[in-house]
Amino acid sequence: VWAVVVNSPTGQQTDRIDEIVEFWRQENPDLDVTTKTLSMRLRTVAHLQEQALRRDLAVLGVEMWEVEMLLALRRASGAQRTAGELLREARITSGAITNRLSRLESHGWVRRDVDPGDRRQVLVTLTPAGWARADELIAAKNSAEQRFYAKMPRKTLERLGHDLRTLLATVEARDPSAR
Amino acid sequence: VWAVVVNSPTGQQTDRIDEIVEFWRQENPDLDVTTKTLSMRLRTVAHLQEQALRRDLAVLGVEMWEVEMLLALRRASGAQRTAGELLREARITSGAITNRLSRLESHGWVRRDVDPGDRRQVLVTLTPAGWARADELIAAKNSAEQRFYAKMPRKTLERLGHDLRTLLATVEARDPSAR
DNA sequence: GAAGATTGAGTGTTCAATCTTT
DNA sequence: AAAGATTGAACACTCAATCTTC
Repeated sequence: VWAVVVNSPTGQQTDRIDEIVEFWRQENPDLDVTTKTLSMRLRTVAHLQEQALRRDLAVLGVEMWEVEMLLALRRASGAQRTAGELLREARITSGAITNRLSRLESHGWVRRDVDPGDRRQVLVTLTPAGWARADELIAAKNSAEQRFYAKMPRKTLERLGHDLRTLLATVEARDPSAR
Repeated sequence: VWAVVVNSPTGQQTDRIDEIVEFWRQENPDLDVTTKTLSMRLRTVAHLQEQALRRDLAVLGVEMWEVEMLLALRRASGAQRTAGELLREARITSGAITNRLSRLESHGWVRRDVDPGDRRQVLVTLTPAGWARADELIAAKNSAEQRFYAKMPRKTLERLGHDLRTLLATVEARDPSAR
């Protein structure tokens, strides 16, 4: 009974995820507890971050996909990129990028032009209104992120960022298509 | 020019995310680089993990939502939970849970019964076929997770899990609705 | 009235087929 | 033939309205 309360080596109390992993370990003693725990935690925390940002950005009447697109364009030189570049960075399909661009265009935030150099490609350009919208969104997103990570020790945030960078590099080295 | 190649305090090379954050820092010198970097890395790594698991599980003709549901039921005593419990654990809306259960039921993996104790509730029970399916899926998911984290130093995985647990606890303490 | 589940409308995604350009 | 973008069908989600039961 007591062991259930503090079985973490770090002295922290067990949480919901520890309990779930413990269930599967009892079913299968060979289970890699470290990997399973990390996998669940990563998914949960990412989900919570996504929800928190979405909630904070909702007051501006904006969806996450719109933020992703306008900021990707805002970073481009001349605020212009091809549709293909945008879909690869956002890791979505070509059908999805067509839909996103149509919606952004109908709001007047981007313009679509055929690339004169290669007429198969579409050049997407941020309009002045889209540029202003992007500046509004990056500011709101920055403060939403601040709120999400507030109260966390600085040191922990830095260590997390560092370890996730290592993980990212390792995964991308194994599977170049993940780039 | 040279500073772009190695500006990480850890001695690692800069990557795509470092470059993006550096762009925004130049636009706004007050930017909290630690937070922004972590936010982007967390989202990216979680996305890659999701894609990797989905790809590995696709050979069984299964979607992630199905794995999530069957494993949640498999853990329950008597392989039975109410629809409400399932939607809270999966963090989805009530409409979504109804649809998921209908699809699982049509495949013969779960059964739906009115709770005799409270006729507003629906009791969801894993069928024998659903139980077998769940056992197949947990095994496949475990090896997919192993593959995703292979090549990573054990020590780093443990530290990541520990730090993410701290983050999760902090977030949930601030916003109990995130539980 | 409140809680739990269902329904339907609206949104946004993937996938496969198609069209244009290279 | 291959590459880039578009189209439409299928899928799965959220949100708001509704129904039943407490």
